[in-house]
Parts: sequence; C-alpha cells; structure tokens
Amino acid sequence: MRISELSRRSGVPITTIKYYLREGLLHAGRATAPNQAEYDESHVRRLRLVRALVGVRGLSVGAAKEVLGGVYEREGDPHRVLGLVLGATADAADTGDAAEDAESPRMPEVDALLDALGWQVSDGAPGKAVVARTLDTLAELGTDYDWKRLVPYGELAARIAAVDLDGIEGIRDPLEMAERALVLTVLLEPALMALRRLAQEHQSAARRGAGPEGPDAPGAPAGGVSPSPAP
Amino acid sequence: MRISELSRRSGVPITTIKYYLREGLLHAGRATAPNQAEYDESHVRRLRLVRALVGVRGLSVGAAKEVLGGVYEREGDPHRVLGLVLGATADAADTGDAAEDAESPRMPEVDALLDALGWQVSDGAPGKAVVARTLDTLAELGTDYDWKRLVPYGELAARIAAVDLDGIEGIRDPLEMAERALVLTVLLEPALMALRRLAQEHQSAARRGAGPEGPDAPGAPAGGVSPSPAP
DNA sequence: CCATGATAGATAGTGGCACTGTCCACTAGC
DNA sequence: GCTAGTGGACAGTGCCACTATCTATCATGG
Repeated sequence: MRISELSRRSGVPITTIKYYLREGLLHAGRATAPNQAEYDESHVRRLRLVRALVGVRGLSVGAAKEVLGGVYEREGDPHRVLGLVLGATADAADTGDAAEDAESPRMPEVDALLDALGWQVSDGAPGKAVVARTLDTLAELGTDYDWKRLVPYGELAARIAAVDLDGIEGIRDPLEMAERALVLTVLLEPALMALRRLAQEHQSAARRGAGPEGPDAPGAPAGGVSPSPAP
Repeated sequence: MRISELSRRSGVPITTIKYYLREGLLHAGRATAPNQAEYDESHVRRLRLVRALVGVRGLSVGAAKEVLGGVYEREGDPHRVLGLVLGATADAADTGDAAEDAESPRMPEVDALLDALGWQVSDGAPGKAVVARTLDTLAELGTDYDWKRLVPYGELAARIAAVDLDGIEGIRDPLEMAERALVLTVLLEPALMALRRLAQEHQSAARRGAGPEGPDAPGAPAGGVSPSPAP
C-alpha cells in the first residue's frame, strides 16, 4: 500500500508518518521508485504501537525509538528483548543525563535491596538507577526512608513480574512475543498504578470504617487478595 | 526569610520561584510591604516537594498544582487527602480531554473488574478512566486482552496499597501525613515500576536457566551483586 | 538624606519537543 | 498529456517550563 492508505488505516496523518520515518520510529517502506514506496501490514501494526507508546503512554519519541529498536532487532531472544525493552523505558523524567546514571551515591543501598530480595540483575540495569534516584529524592525531602522499606514492594513487584512473564509464556512467534512483552510492561504501567490508587481508596475507606488494624481488613471485603503461592 | 534566601536554601532560582508563585504551586509569603514578603520553612519544604514532583517525577505544573492543592487544603482528613491526591495524579498523558474521561465504552468492564476484586470506589475515580483507556488501547492494538487478566494485577495492587497505608499509619501530624501520602504514592511510582522491570529481568533469566518453574532463583550463585559498602 | 541593592509584580522572550505546512521534482494511472 | 499523489527537505506552529528584563517601590548603611 502507499502512504495515503497507510495513513487512512492507521489514523495517523501523512505528515506525521513522514516525521516518524525521519525519526526512525517507523521502518522505511520498500522503495519502488525515487518517490514511491510500498508499505505493508507491519507498518500499520507498528504505527499503532507507536501511537500507543507516544500518545497514550506519553513516551518521548526518542524513548519510543529505543524501545522499538530493542524489540525488532532481537526478536529471537525473549530474554534479551525483555532486558532491552524495559531498560530503555525507565521513565519520562530520565531523558538525558545518562552519564550520571551509573554513578549514584545510593547504589550500594540498591544493591543491598536486590541482595535482600535475592535478585540477580545486570549491573547496568537502568531500573537500579531509578530506584537509587528515588531513594535520593526521598532523602532530600527529609523523609527518613530506608531501602528496607522497599523490600515488601520488591516482593510484590516479583509477583507482578511473574504474572507478566506468564502472560507471554505461550507465545511462539518471536515478533509477537516481543510486542506482547512491550505492551504488557509499558502500556500496563499506568493501569497498574491506577489500580494501586483505586485499591488505596478502597482500603482507606475500609480501614476508616473498621478501625486502624492490620493491613488486611478484618471482616470487610478488603481487596480480596487471594493467597497466591509463596514468592 | 526573603526570596533570595528561599532561593538559596531550596536551590530553586528566584525567577522560577516567582513562576511557581504565579502558577499557584507555592503559597504566597506574608506580605510586609507592596514589594516585600516574608517566607518561612513551609515554603522551603513545599518548594522541595514541587521540585521532586515536577523535576524528578515529571509531573506537569498543572497536575502538581492540583495535587498540592488537594494535600494542603484538606490536611485534616487523611482519607479525603488520599482520594484527592491520587485522583489528581493519574498520568502525564491524560492532561486535557477531561470531559471524555467519564464516558468510556469500556467502563462496564472496569466496573466488572472492581466487582470481581470486591473493591468499593467512588464513581468518578480517575483511576477507573485510566484502566478503561488502557483496555481500549490494548483492544485497538489487536491484543486479545480481557479485563479478567487484570484481576491478578488488581490483587497485587491491593497488597501494594496495604503497604502504602501501613507507611502512613502512625503519623499524627495531618500535614506530615498528607505529605507522606503524596510522596509514597507519587514519587514511589517510578521506583515500583523499576522494581517490576528488575524482577522481570531476574525471573526471565531464572526461568530460562531453570525451566518454567517458580519465580525464585534456584541456588543464586551470587555474582557481582554483593552489597559493597560506600566507596 | 541618599545611594545601593533587593524585591514584587508584570510582560515578553527562550529553548525544546512533537508535530504540521509548504514546496519541489517526480511518478502513477487514467 | 494531465492531475492527483508521492518522497524528501525544511521552515513554521503551538505548547510548556522556565528565564530575562523592566518598573516601581522598599530597606538599609553611610
């Protein structure tokens, strides 16, 4: 198909498609002439993904490019894909200043946290820098927040990751698996945080009504957390 | 103190402080003359918080204003504070278009999800719209993603919320409690997602090496992830 | 008293980013 | 041939988070 049909089917304006092509978010079509190129389903699919990442999720164009590059270049290796995809994501706020990422005064605390959780991750994992920076920010705010308080969060994060990996377990096609991994991790983030807030609201109301007792509300519905197998 | 000292102590340029004053992110000082005002510790504290929200977390100025307004206007009611603070946060991508938030074709699915989880939340909770939009995006991408797949995430979100609420349980001072709630929910978000990614990496490697078994690493050969003390 | 510097308030400007408009040479398809 | 469409290039737009500058005070030291 040509660019006008690509635009029609993806809902993205032609000029924006050209922009994405320039920026490397979309792979070029097969050129049939100096001013003619042929696009296919993969372009439609990828355009929709780009719009989801940039428009819905709010990723910057640069971050989206990195993420997509990671997915489509190593589609054969799910583990590698996971690492790259999620590494490039990090957060909207960490654009630039990649140099100081590696060195943070709180990195030892992060290592202690990972050790306490029993996790084995690569040294350069960007997530470590994010955690370090968060600890740093909390300290600057005067909050006495120790890395130990992140341990329960880490344990729950492990369960979330288990659900994530279960979600891509059965996919055979490498490309589809990579895309699914990307979608599950990146696009689900706002939903997860929204669920957290909804749960906070629910439990806050429940605790208010039932007294300041333990985390699980006494008789109340309290969130219906089923006892999933031990982490 | 005067504005120059406020600038020095908070690390925020004077011009930026004026900007925040204009935008309502910082409460005005006590005016002592047409061109003189007195600032105090509360301004220093709040400025640091603003910088954390806007700079580190990447919140828009408008969103930060809403969040802070919610915190400092109803400091007496923790439950109310939670609701407002977390409501205003939502996500960076949902600025504008607040009108269509209420009506989403997928809202019934979200209600079904909340029902399955046993949660009781207010109808206008912004988190619901975020979840609805995520389901919508996933559907547009052709992913066959049912709301039922969010149930395990919801259960884990409930546990996270329980940890969150535990973290603000014992605080007596209402203002401090409100601030802590804000910090725990908003500033911790990137860290939580980073932990999720780190856990994915760890477990992906573990599953790869040990087959499709449990999320915990088998023997954990303890590579270079030792908790080295401060350099 | 008055020079000096800081201050509040207002207005305009800056730089970055994600597009968007426009122009050109050329091609496809009638 | 003729018209609509195309790829490529480049400038322009709108938004946003600041930032610079200007003015009319005000505070203080000498």
